[in-house]
Amino acid sequence: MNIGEAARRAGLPAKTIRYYEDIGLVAPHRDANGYRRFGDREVHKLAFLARARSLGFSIDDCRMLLSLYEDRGRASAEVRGLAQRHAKEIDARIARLKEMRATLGELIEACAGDERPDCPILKDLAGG
Amino acid sequence: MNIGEAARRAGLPAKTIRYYEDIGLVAPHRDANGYRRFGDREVHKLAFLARARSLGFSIDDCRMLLSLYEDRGRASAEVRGLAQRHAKEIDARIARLKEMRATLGELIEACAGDERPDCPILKDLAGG
DNA sequence: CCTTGACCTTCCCATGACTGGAACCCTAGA
DNA sequence: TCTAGGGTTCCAGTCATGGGAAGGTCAAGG
Repeated sequence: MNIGEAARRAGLPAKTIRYYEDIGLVAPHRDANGYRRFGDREVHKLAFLARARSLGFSIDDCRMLLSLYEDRGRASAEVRGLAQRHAKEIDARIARLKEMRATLGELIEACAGDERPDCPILKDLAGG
Repeated sequence: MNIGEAARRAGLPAKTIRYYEDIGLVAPHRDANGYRRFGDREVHKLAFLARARSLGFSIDDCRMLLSLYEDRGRASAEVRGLAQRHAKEIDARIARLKEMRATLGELIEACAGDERPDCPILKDLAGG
């Protein structure tokens, strides 16, 4: 199948698939006319990537995951370790965002939000 | 004062300050030797930006916030609206990350993480 | 006077993971 | 034959910096 169909099946934009080929994540064959030709194997790989990306794994993580996936003898501990490191990062990002959110919430609460110019939000930004 | 001192006081890298000048957020004067000269006003503005950025506001939001800050007659409702939109975005990002984290948590839990190759994480990525 | 070291300047390139667009080629159907 | 809807490559842009080269400036010390 061509890239459009592969994109539909894998749930990825065609542009993204071309990019993945550029950086060596997939290597579809080419037809005589130069079109990329995708088989089920490639589409499966692309769907794998789409899923991993949707879980927030970086492209580098995805590369690792793919190679682990294709290594029939790997230890599940390696995969689990990778996932755990990633989970930790996500926890950190959530924590950071929650901090921001809490501060923002307080400021929003403190601000009347009417036509008057007095604004605790700007006061805070300006250094209290 | 020169850019280094301004950077120290505002809590921003000098590079970032130069960038902020490039995109028109600040406009320090120049000494005869070409060095940027910052007064307390500029440093105050930079600290304002640093604080707003640390709360996750985009550069465009910061531009808006600065202009609201410098408009003595603005309605606090405008600032509050901006902050609320931003808070909503953060909420969305947190929600998205929490979803990822939950799925990751389940997968990590399900994976033995030993020397055997059987791995629920890879199974999930491969489409269940 | 010279050197050293810490500043400062501009300029260009790189990041991550795409996305948009231009300019062009290929193919099937009316 | 024309058109529509694929496909191709290549270049540039996103966001908010960070890194580093090549060079100018300045104060202190020998």
